[in-house]
Formats: sequence, structure tokens, C-alpha cells
Amino acid sequence: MSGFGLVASCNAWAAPTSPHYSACVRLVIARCSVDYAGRLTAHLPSALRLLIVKADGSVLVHSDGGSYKPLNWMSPPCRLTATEGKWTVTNKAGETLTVNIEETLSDTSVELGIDPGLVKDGVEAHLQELLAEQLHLLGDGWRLIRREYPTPIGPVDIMCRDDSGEHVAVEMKRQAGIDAVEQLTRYLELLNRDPLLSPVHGVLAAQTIKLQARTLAEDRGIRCVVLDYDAMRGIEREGTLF
Amino acid sequence: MSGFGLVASCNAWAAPTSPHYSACVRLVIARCSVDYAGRLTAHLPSALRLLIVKADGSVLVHSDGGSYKPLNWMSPPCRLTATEGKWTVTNKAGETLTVNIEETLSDTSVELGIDPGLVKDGVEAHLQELLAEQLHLLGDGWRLIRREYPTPIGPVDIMCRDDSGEHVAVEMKRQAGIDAVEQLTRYLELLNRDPLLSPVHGVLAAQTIKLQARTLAEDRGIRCVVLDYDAMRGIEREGTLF
DNA sequence: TTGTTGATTTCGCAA
DNA sequence: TTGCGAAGTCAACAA
Repeated sequence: MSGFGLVASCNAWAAPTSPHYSACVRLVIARCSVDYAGRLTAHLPSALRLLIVKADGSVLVHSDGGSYKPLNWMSPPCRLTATEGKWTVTNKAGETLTVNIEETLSDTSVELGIDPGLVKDGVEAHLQELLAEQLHLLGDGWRLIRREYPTPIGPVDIMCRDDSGEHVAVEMKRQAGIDAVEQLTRYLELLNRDPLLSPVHGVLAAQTIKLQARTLAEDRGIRCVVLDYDAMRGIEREGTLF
Repeated sequence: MSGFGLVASCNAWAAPTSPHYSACVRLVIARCSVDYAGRLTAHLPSALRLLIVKADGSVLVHSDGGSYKPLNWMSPPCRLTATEGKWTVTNKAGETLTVNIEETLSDTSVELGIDPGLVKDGVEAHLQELLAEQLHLLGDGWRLIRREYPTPIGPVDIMCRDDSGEHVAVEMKRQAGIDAVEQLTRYLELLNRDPLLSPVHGVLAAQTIKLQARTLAEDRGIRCVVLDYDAMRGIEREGTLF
């Protein structure tokens, strides 16, 4: 069983100085209490915890359970100074994290190297694309004018015409809040000044629409449409089969 | 090197003894690639990383550097099933995190026990509470109607009457930006439709008020008040002395 | 550098 | 349970 103390060759006490600083993680299991003083003050009573010190000096205090969020931490850039039984981590803003170590069960360092990083396959912009292809979800006979329709205060997500030929500006969100309604309202107010476009109606389309947003929208004559992403994606898949 | 095949129990040199489920953290240093499929899909190319498995089955994939946020993770409640060289973590919603382990440098488990948890001080909602008790900061003779005064588009932080008996809606922020002004404007517009309330005046109270917010607020006849949290807390303390 | 917005947000409170 | 707002939010992107 390769337990602790395997790699080392990495001094976690030394601040990274070279441009290609060696990525090095220090893992400590210790009974400790922790105090944070900064934007708020917080205290962790003594308990056995996992302490992680990363190459940039940032410190994470993890317990078992909870989410990925540590119980307490100090974000980089920051500086760790350590004496026997006491760590002090400070950042530029003068915030401090103090770890009082009563008993150390293990203390190891490992060099990981530079991480290639995460590759995300986004979902978000896709939704607009899908709705533009499936305007029948808003109404029969609706026709797309264009996506990202430009205005002086930003692009309207989708501009189209309804079955009677009148313009409709569509604002899309995954989660629509008050902000989305305000944004769409600004577009409508502007667009309706143009006699060539007016009247321009508004549609707020989202996977979920908060009740307050719905209330405000309907009060302003904006129609709310809830989108089923999976169903829309399903239709897209079927479409690609032919 | 053992360490595989765990589902719930915690293996080796950290005997689970607690009558409640044993809190047990497993730390693995391994070269691995990671895939997540859920609300989005994401991929991590092969690299040396720190894997943390907590007692509830949640998994954290940490690199060196970055913030406290892991490169990838699975939040509890979830289930980890492990075979030689491959971990699969799934949750109720069907999201999956797959860790392909190519090379294990170390694999250890430690029992931490239940954490007493964080004690926070100096929270935000406190400010509203304090101001409600110290309405004289806004004006002599002002009386509280209620905090979190409900409206169809959300609660007004503080509703009160000024010395002449007219209604005042107070919006509180720690840092007031344009959003706060817009929010309060919406409340006022709505509240002033009610002949039983009208006229309703507006006060924006915050520890700091951004210049743009102040400009917009005053343009709309909304009064801006900067609060001294320490002083307000101080008065509270004095109050408790008697 | 600064501000704004989205997040696999997470976290806490209240209805 | 659910929904909403705040967070020591974090992080990516635009200005």
C-alpha cells in the first residue's frame, strides 16, 4: 500500500516564483481549528480535517461530506506563512485564514504538473438555434426574419413575424428572471419607435420562467413560453435522420 | 495496491467505528481522464490529478491551482461503483461522472468523523433587521409597517411611514447598483397604483452606492442613504446592555 | 483593469 | 418540498 510520503521533492512552503512554477499539492490530515477574517468572520471548532495547499498558496479546508465547497478556504493569489502548529494565509485585501494545527496525522506533497483543463460542450446557444428552426412552437405560420437581430442596445435573440405578418421579438433564456423581462422591454420600446416595424410584440421563451418574471411580463403584454429542451433536441435528432 | 471495490464502506487502515455511518475520506493521486455527462457534457484529458471520495459517495477531481472549485465533480447524493481502472459515479437525475484511471500513485483513506461545522458572523440579512430597529436613521418619527412587505413582483425589504404618515418603500443592499434602483422603481410603480398606499416614496439604503446607481436614483426622486454597518451594530450592542 | 453575466452554481431561509 | 435571494459566490467574457 503506497500510503503517504511517496513523491515529495516539492516544498509546499516555498512560494512559486518561476514562470513555469512547479505545480505541487500538499495534503495534510490534521486536527485543527480554523478562523477566517475578511468579508465576514467565521470560525471552525477543532476537528479532524483535510487541508489542501496548492501551488499558488491557496488553501482548502475540507471535511467529509458537503458539496465540493470547502468548509473554509483562501483563494489565490495569497500567501501562506507557517510556523509550528499555525498557518496564516493572507491575500492582498488583508483577509486572513488562520489554521491552528493541534495534531498532524499525515502530511504529504505531490507534484501533479500543469493540467490541460476542462473541455465543455455547451448547451446554451443551441437552444436559440433550435427554436429558430421550430418557430411553430410559438405559432403556426410564423416566419423567421433573423437570429441575433441587431439593435443599438444589443441583439434581439430572434426576430420573426407571426401568422398575421406582425413583428415579434423573442428573448431567450434558460432561466428567465425579472432581468429578462426588463431586457426585452427595452428592445420592444426601441423597436416600436420604428414605424416600419411597429407594432412589435414580445415573447419571453425559456426552459423555466420565474413567477415574478411571468407576472411582470404579462403585466406588460409580453407572452411567456416555456420550452422543453429535450423535446426540441429530440425533434432535431429526428430531423437529422432524413 | 488495494482500494478498489468500495461502494460505501471505507477500507483499510481507517477502521469505521462510529455508530453512525463512518465519515471516511479517500484520497487518490492518479493519472486519469474524466468525463461528465449531465446538464452538460465535459471532458478532462489525461493528467495527474487528486481524486477525493467522500463518505456520501461524492467525488471531487482537483488539479493544482484554480480556486476551491474542482475541475469536475459529482455532488451528493450519488453512488460510486468502481472496477479496475474505472470509476462511475451516478446520481438520481442520471448524470454520470466517469473517471478512467491509467496509473495510481497513491490511494489512502482517512476517517475524519463528523464535522462540527462553520460558525458565521456578520451576515447580510442582519442589516435589514438593524435598520428596521433604527428607522430614525432615515428620519425622526418614522414608523415600521413591516419587513419583507409582499407585492406580486416580490417583497419590499422595508415598508414604513415617514413623519407625515406617507408610505416609504426601502430597498436594502450591501452594494447598491443599477439593479437595486430598477428593482425599487418597479415596486414604487406598482405600489403607487394603489390609492390606499399612494403616494409611496422610495429610499435606497446600502453600505455603498455606486455612482451610476445614485445618479439614476436621484433622477427618479429616490433618496439614497449610506449605512454604517459597524455603527448600527454598535448601537445594537449598546441596546443590549440595558 | 473593470464590470457584467451565467453557473453541473451552492447555500440558507421561508412559505 | 420548493422556490427565491444571497454568496467570502466563482469564472468567463466584453469594454
